Amino acid sequence: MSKGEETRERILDRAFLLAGRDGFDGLTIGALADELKMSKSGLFAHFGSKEELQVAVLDLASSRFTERVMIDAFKAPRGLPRLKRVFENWVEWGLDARMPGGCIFTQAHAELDDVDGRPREVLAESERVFQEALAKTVKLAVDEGHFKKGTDCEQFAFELEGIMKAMHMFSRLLRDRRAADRARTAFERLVTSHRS
Amino acid sequence: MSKGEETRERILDRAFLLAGRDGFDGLTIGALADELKMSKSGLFAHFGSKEELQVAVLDLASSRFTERVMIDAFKAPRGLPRLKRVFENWVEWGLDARMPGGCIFTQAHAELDDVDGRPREVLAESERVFQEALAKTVKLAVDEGHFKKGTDCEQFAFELEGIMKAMHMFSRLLRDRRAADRARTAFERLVTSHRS
DNA sequence: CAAGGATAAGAACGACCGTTCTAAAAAAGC
DNA sequence: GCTTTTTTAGAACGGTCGTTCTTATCCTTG
Repeated sequence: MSKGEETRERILDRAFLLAGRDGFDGLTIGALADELKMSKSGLFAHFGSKEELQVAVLDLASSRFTERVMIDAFKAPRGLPRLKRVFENWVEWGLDARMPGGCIFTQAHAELDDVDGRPREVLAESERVFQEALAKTVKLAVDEGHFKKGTDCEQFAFELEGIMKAMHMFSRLLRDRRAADRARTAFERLVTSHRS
Repeated sequence: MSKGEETRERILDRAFLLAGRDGFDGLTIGALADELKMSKSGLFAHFGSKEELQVAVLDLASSRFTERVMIDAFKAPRGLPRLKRVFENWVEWGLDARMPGGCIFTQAHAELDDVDGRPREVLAESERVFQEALAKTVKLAVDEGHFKKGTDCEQFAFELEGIMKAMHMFSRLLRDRRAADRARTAFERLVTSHRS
């Protein structure tokens, strides 16, 4: 790995944290450069524009999320066990103390949903892919006979998304430590009502 | 109403829209003044600080939400009918085309949850009050015999919050027109699973 | 209608924004 | 080890930010 790529990764690693806490607009080149003890222009040269930096952070976030939540869940047998694993990984991701702003996607969703441009497109696409993967995971649970036939898998994924968003709000805004338990309870109810 | 109060309301009315679309940080005094054809300083004088302006917008948002979603629902008989009315009002609020950024609270929740200060406190407090009101509405449905005894009303409110947040994301980020139906389906399932 | 207070405008402030340009330093390839 | 390319720094740009201060205008009240 060249020196440039190495630096770029170091920048993105920090940018990932800053964006989660301060938002993608609040993520400023100057502040980021200060934290990394670099010059603004030196840092800037790695991306060419702020929008490019935002996209790079989104890509990093996607790959980390996919790795830690989805890929890991493939270790569990398909069907309900894998779905449960996805859910638990997701909860862990959302509460991960190493991410000072909580789930970076929750931040991004609210911030970028009205702003046309590449960051919005990239985010929306990754969310679509994720929703499909979620629905497919549910579908496997149907195929394995864990869930009722006729289960609306996309609807299931929609509701999962809601549970996580609620958890995030309770945990971050209200600082309610029962947030994770609430999420688990909701998940259990969701699973139970689709069991065959 | 004095001239000053009148102007203040005109400012807040516009600020409410801008904050929902561009965020509470993206809501800038200059842009707001331009839209209203006022000078920055003239507008600024009404609030004294940007933080104060943000708080005023949050207060306005709370009172509008309370009026349109909660107060209106009191026209329906207590119990399940009222809960349904709350839900439908909430959906309508979340999709209201007059608010160009969608639900202003969804924006605020993500943006302010990590920023210490009065806006955060005001927002969190109003959210707590709202959650209590929601839980109480559910409680009445239990008392009326519509829901099972032992229903966890706060848990119910938590899940409602999640449904709305998911709807917001599907509607705004993914531009999925089935978002409202997905939310209604989720609500029906939630209601059904607690029916006595 | 006049006086006095409320309301608005205008110019200026230091700070920071993203971005550009030029040069120096560091790394890579031969 | 020298040359070429990649990587970084530094200064400067026009622009916008929230905020302050002074001045003018409008509204209200007597």
